[in-house]
Amino acid sequence: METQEMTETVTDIIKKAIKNCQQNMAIKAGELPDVIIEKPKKDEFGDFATNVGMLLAGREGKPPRQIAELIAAEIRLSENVKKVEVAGPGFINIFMHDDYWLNLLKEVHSLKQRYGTNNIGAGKKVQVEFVSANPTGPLHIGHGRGAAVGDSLANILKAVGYDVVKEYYVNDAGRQVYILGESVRRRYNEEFGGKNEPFPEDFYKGDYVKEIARNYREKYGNPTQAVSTETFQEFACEAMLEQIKNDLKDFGIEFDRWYSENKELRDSGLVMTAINELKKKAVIFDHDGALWFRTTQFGDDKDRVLSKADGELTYFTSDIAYHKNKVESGFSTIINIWGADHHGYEARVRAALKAFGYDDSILKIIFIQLVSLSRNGVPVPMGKREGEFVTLRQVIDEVGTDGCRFFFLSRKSDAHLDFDLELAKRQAPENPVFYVQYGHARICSIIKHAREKGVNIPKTEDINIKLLSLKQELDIIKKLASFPDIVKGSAIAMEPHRITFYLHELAAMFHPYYNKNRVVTENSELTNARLYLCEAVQTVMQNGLKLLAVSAPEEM
RNA sequence: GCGCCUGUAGCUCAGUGGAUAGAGCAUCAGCCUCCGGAGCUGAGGGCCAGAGGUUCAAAUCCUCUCAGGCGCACCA
Repeated sequence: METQEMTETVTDIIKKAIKNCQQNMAIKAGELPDVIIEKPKKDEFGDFATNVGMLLAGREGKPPRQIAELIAAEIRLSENVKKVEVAGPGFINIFMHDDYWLNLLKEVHSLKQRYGTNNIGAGKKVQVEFVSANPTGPLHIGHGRGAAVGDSLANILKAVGYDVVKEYYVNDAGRQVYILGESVRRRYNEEFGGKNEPFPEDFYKGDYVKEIARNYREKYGNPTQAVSTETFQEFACEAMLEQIKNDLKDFGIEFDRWYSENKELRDSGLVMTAINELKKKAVIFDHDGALWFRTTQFGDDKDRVLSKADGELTYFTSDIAYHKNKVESGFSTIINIWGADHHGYEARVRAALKAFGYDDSILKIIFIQLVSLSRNGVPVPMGKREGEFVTLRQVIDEVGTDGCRFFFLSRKSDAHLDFDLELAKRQAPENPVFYVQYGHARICSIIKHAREKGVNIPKTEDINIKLLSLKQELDIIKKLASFPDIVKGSAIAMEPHRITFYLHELAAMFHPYYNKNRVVTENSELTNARLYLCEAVQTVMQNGLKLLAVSAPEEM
């Protein structure tokens, strides 16, 4: 059982009307145009509007309004339709009966947690890979945004019927982790060995490096022999990964799989297999002592090195094997969530997939633009070179998980995000997180109040639903009815922020309604009907917040 | 220089080719005997960066220009 999106219902009505017109010979037979339904901004333009009249005008050789009239006449005969008007240049404006809307309210109650879900995914496997920060330092605020988007997108895709795997790719091989190990080794020797080796510019300078050195000392005491870089590397990598996992856990995120570059790609031989396969395809050549992949043959703007002159493999080489492996794992779609600073990487990864003969449209890449922090409108400086970047941990500790996640999801991914720390933690209506959560808490409070007055939460069959006759009430019901479409659209466009905006809008309808109308009154029939509405709003708020993985508190 | 992203109200941003471009904040003016005032009501505020084009219809699609951000490694 799943929700029927209301636009689907209306689309069917319109299609049927056009077909009837064709049978009457009122309009010519032929392909139906793509029926586009929109929700007009103004009430006077109806609950739904369609432009098919204008689309058909061209091939009919008649004025759009005339075509629209013919179709409108058919729509008028449909069930649930109260009124149909032709307006403007040729829009057909459709008004639904109040009963139609009131019945949709029952659906919220009968489906509860499942309201808003559907099965367009049909159980197809999708992988969402996100965060994937190198285990060479703590997660920073930018990773947090990627984490929030990835996790929420996974929730949304699950809600529309996909089988979703959340994956974190761990770059635990190569030069970066070597430098981490070497950085720790030198700090260790500085502090405990009395040896001061030079500390190069590109080494990791953050305090966390010294902390890892100290932790090593605490765990293993003072070894008699000098500790190797490799040992420190392994220790540091593990420690960082532990910390990253912890940060993410406190941010409410659990991955299904942690995929190690070192163990699962390199040691297992998958990387060599991939290189050999490319060799067979004759897209590889030697130049200046290095091994190159002719990615330009597949749309990249320059060729790329796979194996450096010193014999080391590049990061890209692992990535080729990694993405090959993803495609071969049977996913219908693979989604990568990358920082916007990696966009230059897209062409070469796509080139790799094409070289193996795969259709690269299976890969979707979402780029997350940078986050800038401010405090009461004043920018917080973030120099990440100096190792003084703002960590995700700091922001979670200050603002809280809910505030962080809601803010990260309040913009589309490819727009810069201005994150105001003071605003995000303010317990006031200008903070959208609180505005929405408060709406939910308020409903809980009303229901509690009703119970205390001895009112039981009514069942569907006991409700005189027609008592919900205020315009505000009908508008709220219409808003609730649009939720399944919002979820669907958000999944298709892979845009979690649509849910965020929806929830804010819903709260912005409920608060004024509450303010103007009493729910619990002496009129028990009306009380029941309004409680029924409140509960539906509560359900949709819970479902929506759950998609964002933001809590729906009962009291605040 | 080349590529990607972004230019919408004072600020932060929504806006799947449609009708008079929206919201929050900020500003100004109002609202508490009553379910949570952590809320509500109202007002002002715009040449959708600019110029061409496609279309019956463009903030939205195409081209160019300007401004900002980010990339352009035998780094990750």
